[in-house]
Amino acid sequence: MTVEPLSSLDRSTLRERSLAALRSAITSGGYRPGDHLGEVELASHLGVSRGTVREALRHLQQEGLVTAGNRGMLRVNRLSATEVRELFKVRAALEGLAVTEIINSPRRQEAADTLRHALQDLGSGDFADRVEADLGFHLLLCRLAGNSMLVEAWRALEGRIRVTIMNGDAEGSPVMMAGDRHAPIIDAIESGELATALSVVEEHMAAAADHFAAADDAV
Amino acid sequence: MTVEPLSSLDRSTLRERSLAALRSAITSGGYRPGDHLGEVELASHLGVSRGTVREALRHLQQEGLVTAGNRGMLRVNRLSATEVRELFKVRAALEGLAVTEIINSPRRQEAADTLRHALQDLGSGDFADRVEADLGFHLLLCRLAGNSMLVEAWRALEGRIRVTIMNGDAEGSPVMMAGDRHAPIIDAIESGELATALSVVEEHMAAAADHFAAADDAV
DNA sequence: AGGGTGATGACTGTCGACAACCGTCACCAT
DNA sequence: ATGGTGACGGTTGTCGACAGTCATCACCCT
Repeated sequence: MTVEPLSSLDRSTLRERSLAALRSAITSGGYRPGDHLGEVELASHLGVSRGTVREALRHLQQEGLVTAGNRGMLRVNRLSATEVRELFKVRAALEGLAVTEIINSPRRQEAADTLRHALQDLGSGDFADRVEADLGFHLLLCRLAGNSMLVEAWRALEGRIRVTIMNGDAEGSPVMMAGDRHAPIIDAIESGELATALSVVEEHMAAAADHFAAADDAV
Repeated sequence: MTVEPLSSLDRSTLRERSLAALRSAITSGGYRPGDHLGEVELASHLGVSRGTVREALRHLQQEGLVTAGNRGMLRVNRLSATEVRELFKVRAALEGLAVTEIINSPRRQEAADTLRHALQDLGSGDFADRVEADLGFHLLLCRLAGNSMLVEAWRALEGRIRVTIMNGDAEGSPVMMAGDRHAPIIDAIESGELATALSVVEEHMAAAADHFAAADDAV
């Protein structure tokens, strides 16, 4: 009963709304890693047909939030400590490209301002809000690079990033996402020092990897 | 009539086989960019239900091979010249990470040997075979890095890479995929010179980007 | 008691049908 | 001739039902 019926009045399709509802339910911890996601149960909870939730589940599977268990049954995915470290290494590579592109762009200063503005959302709200702000910041970083394929690649990992962060402990994570951690990235972009910016991003990701990989092992 | 009925005797699900058939039909040029992919027509050609091809199409949409047109109708995607350049920049970042990981690994020599062995497939067969060998080489590069998330990220772009290459001219592309182009990557890995390896990969991708972006504009 | 075995239940895989939507086009009134 | 309008065809969105499959478990035979 952790997924709520669709009741919004928007004009998007039931499939899209079911997808969003399921994704939200999983990343917000409504379902724990390893939980079995039955099509019939979800369908009845969401108030839609099985085929509709089926498509949504397949989408989530491609996003990496859900993984196939025995006999095609789907379970909520959980990344191992190793995978978490791998994930953040890839993020470092992608976001390293992002800062490279931004620094080499003539709109560098404008981008830095936009990022600094986005930093303000990082300090307020509850845990989920901060996670949202953190992911929003990094996604914005990719967007400002002006490389649509980079955004696509980042989004392909977004689901996995989300579950990893949300599964982390809610006590230690805030410090992980504090503005202090992100400000150096902006500073480096602003000053145009590419090498510094790259190492800052690298370090940011390495620290996050250690943090979440440790939390992952504990469970 | 460019997609053929499923007649294989394997035990995979109809959805998986339809997915493979559609992907193959698109990447092999059976459908041209912009072509409308009607669910009913594909279903009848493949000999399966609409719901089944529907799931396959959604999968392909997430892969980027297919894009949504008006009223939810799906068309074969085509990347613009700009997107092609963006795509290869992301590849450079990802495969740059791959060579970094390989060089820092104790199994560096073994990886180099494996790669060199894979190079042999690059010089034979028809155009499609060579494309397959080329993509196989680069995927292998990512795999040898031992980073599963890197492989995931690369695969997320694989479809777009495929259509881009297959849409290129079959005359100029072989030289693009010649063994000479890839051997320097292996040499750099073998010698352990990280900086050299990175610049080689960067250059490899930049050359490919120019090549395919130009071909893209011509159409 | 132990091991094979058949019923059972809960899933997913797949299908065909209905409904809603939108573009198109012929047709009519002005 | 032109603008509006209504029917029509094609396409996707969504649904409910049937069939196949696998794990579980009680049960029977030895």
